[in-house]
Amino acid sequence: MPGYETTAAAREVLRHSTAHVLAQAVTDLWPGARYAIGPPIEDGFYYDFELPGGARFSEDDLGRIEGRMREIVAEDQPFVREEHTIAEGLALFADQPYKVEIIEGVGEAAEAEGVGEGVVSAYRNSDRFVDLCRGPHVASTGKLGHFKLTKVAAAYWRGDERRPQLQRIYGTAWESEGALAAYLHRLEEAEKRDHRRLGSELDLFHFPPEIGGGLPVFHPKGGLIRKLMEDFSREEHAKAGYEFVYTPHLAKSTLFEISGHLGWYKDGMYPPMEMEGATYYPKPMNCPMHILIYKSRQRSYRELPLRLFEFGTVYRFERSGVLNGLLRVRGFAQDDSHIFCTPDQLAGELADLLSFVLSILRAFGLEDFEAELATRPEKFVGDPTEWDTATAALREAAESAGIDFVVAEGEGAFYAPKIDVHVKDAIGRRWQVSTLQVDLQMPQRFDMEFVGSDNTRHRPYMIHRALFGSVERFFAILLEHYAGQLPVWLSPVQVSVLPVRSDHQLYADSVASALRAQGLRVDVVPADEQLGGRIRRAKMEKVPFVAVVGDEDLANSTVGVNSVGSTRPERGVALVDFVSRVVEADRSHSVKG
RNA sequence: GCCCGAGUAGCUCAGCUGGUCAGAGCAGGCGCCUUGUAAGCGUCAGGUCAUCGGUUCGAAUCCGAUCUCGGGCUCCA
Repeated sequence: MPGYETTAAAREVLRHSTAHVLAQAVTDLWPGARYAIGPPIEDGFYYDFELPGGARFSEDDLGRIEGRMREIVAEDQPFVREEHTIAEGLALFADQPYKVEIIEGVGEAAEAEGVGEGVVSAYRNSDRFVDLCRGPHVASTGKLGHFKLTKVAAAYWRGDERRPQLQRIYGTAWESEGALAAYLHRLEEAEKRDHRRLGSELDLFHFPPEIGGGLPVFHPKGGLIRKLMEDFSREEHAKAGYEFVYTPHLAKSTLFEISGHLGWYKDGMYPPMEMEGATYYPKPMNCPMHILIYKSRQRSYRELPLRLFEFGTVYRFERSGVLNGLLRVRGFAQDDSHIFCTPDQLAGELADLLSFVLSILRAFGLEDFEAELATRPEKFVGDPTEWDTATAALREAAESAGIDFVVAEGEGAFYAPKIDVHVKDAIGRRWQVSTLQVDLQMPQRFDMEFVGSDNTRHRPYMIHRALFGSVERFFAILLEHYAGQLPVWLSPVQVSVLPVRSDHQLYADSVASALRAQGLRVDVVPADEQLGGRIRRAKMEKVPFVAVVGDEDLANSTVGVNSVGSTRPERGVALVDFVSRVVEADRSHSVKG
């Protein structure tokens, strides 16, 4: 049955089976080791262990373990299924407390469902090794073999910090050597487009230790890219009827008491500062301040919807271990907007908003979206009918935007249902970017109101949304998506003009002037080093257009063009044509030259 | 925060079974070369080997602590 092995289900089976082999190898090498769970995951599997005497794995152990695994594979041990009553299962795994806990859980579930005392299954490979498991498995260990252990880590039992910390080993497993090699190659490719690596290679940003973890500085080129992103965003927001506001980075504790952040978000906030008898906090969100702008005077229904926009820098305390380049930082700018509207404007506003969000993401070259509609969780505050109204409006927006969306039942924040927009990047990874929330709490907490056409006071609805999410994070996602080769409109240097010899310098300058006159960003690199070297440097700096000018070009008003995405350089391109070509690539947000 | 791993020149790394081990390439400065599509040649300068403490006659190398970074757990933009 050719091809069968490559289905997702088949891979899960072989990964899960490989995890069993890992557990057997570890229990062979560390007699008395306890094994907890070992599920298949995307691209591989892991298994959690507790080693005797609190021993820990180190990366050097992986080779030994892998060696023992290969012996087990060579022995071609069968996976034999056994079924046991709960009592038998507890006896069989009496010295495996984690298995005991799982079996007890199965027993309780069976009881709760009234299906008797319950049955557990186990798979036996040999007299020495049997593992509690639902199955299924491959027929025998000999069917496995295309695997590699990748890393060791600590993980808490059942993901709970208060429970014992276990030793986890990650691995990857595939149906063939070719598939394994392809996967390892993919990992290398992903590493090459790591935004942290590109950030230093392209001189875009860094994280000075003197400033502190998770607090980046943007260099001139990174700053230029960021400015281009922000300028574009501002223009589009202006067209879409947003108004720009600015708010400070600090506020008294009073504000966050009213907003409720000190109640439910304190762990995510920087510690307070005392000044003149008052307590100040760096803001973790911009919404309370935007609300104060709304509340600065009485509002009429005639001025709604009111759309306030700000690149607002917020500070959130993140535990040191979770920081991750620009993807996870402690201080970042949200492209934050709060829309205040009347109840009957809500649905229309959400629909417009979502299509606006998608149009901006598309302008950045992201095409593959998936939305997640997160609905009311079990623990929630507010009026259930308002929840229903808001959720229905979000659903309508998702439907009218015509994008794929899944409903994440009960996944909403406790104060708001939301739509999260995920994008898929060039190598298929999914990133959460935009979020749209209908806030059911803040308007009440701040006692917001507007005067309606009936001349009485009403409570406005409030939509909270971030489009990039965070500018820093979006910047990183773009860098990884494009592997550093940004579209022409976002490239810090769009054209590098290279005179072949010094006596072409004047002509090169005039080419640069012609381009700059169109608002393009151009460098001229003098002929102090050989042409090949300068071309190489421009290519490594990911400049989309390299224009070489020499004797022939000087004579004919042409340039030699070496552009990104084309396989061979062109000669004798008329300067006017070249200029309009670059202008077009810039205007159309094209990646290619 | 917890577990694992790593910190040697601006960058990438070698040296790391303790004794010419402070090195290479790139980048940078200076000089030469005047170049037609991804590295021209020469030369110079650069490091308290993350920090602090310990073991030793002797530490980049072994041990401990701290800091920073990376991979996980948890959480999220």
